Amino acid sequence: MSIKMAKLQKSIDKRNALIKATIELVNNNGFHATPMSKIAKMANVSPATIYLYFENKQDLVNQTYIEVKTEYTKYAFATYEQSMSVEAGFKLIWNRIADFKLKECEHAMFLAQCDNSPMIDEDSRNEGIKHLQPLLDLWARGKAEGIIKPLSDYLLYAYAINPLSFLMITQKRGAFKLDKTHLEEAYQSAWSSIKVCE
Amino acid sequence: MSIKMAKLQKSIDKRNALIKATIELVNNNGFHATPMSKIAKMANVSPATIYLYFENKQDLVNQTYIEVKTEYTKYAFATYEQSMSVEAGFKLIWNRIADFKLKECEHAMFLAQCDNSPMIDEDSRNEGIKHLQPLLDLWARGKAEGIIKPLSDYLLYAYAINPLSFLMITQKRGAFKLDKTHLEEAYQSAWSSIKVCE
DNA sequence: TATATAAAAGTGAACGTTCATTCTTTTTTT
DNA sequence: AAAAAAAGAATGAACGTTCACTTTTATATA
Repeated sequence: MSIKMAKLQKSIDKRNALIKATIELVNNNGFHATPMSKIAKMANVSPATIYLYFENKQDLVNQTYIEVKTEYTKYAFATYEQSMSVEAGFKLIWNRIADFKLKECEHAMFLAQCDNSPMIDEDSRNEGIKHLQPLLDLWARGKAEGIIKPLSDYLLYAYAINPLSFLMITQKRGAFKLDKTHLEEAYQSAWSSIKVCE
Repeated sequence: MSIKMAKLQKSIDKRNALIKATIELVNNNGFHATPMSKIAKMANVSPATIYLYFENKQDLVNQTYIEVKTEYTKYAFATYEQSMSVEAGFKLIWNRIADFKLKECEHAMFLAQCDNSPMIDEDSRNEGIKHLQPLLDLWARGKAEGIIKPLSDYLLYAYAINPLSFLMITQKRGAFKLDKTHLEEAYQSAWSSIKVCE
């Protein structure tokens, strides 16, 4: 048993190393400018070994996307509970997302690049969208309670969440620094744009 | 003279055809999955001819980016005048941008993909940013008049303009339809998030 | 427990293909 | 006729993937 565990552990390490290398290289060079040979080298593995874990290059990047997206949404909703008020829930989730995008910047950039290019299969993309359900449910509740504007989820997402991606990427390019004050301001803008005005 | 004009005209036509083909193919397949041979074929030109107009593939995509970005900002500011009030000016520019993103969807998608991947040289990216100056000036005026929140331009852009990219891409993927009502709502959200509350 | 055998994991080199770019030739323009 | 523009074929490099082989691990047998 413990022997089998050790063996399995080893394999997962290699898979993780491959996914990590994929994220880093795709971030810096883009999908098609990232050869399998480089991914293998960075993961300290033979190119052929990649094909023991993934069907092909497309499968590797699809799986990487879903893995990172899952990690992202898990983090976003980790401390959220349905018993919270709409405003408190939204503030919490928003801050967790902001937190993730700043702390796990590399992962967030990878997601952004995938979301804005034809790099990912549509199936994998749809798979990734599902994970946002708790936020959509929260918004539905907010609309029912008359706290959140009765807009389509796409509009709410565009104004409440997506701007964080832009800010994170812009900051990563060195244009400016996102500090605590900026984040508080950003949250106020986000909330202003989706809350019902009194 | 008229012959020379005709000749020059012909050349520009070829250049335009190449840029048009680049946009379409890169939109559908991504930069590195778009071979020069296909660009040539779509533009009805020999692969070798591309190199009469562009140094290499990178130069082709850089020039395409700058050309589209210029067209975009020209459209955005075409009817704007400095004599307008801040609110009227912003509303006008915002609507022109929305208009462009919906009407020239292919071009807007190309810009979005460039802006979110390492496909474009940093120099070309910076070149593209400059064109937004009139909007930044408007915001500066708005802040001075106490109409617009005293936020960094990056924050204002993230909440007022960037969401349109997300909406355009999402609509293009067929997730929903951006009609007049949606656009009016989107504008209200944009304005809510950057205006000073009374 | 020690050894033999089978299976699984891992590898480096090689293959066939594709690609950006260049070379040589042909066509068009002046 | 000279020069410029365009074409198509050619080239060398790079890539994703596969292949034949080795090493490691697990299982069975004695």
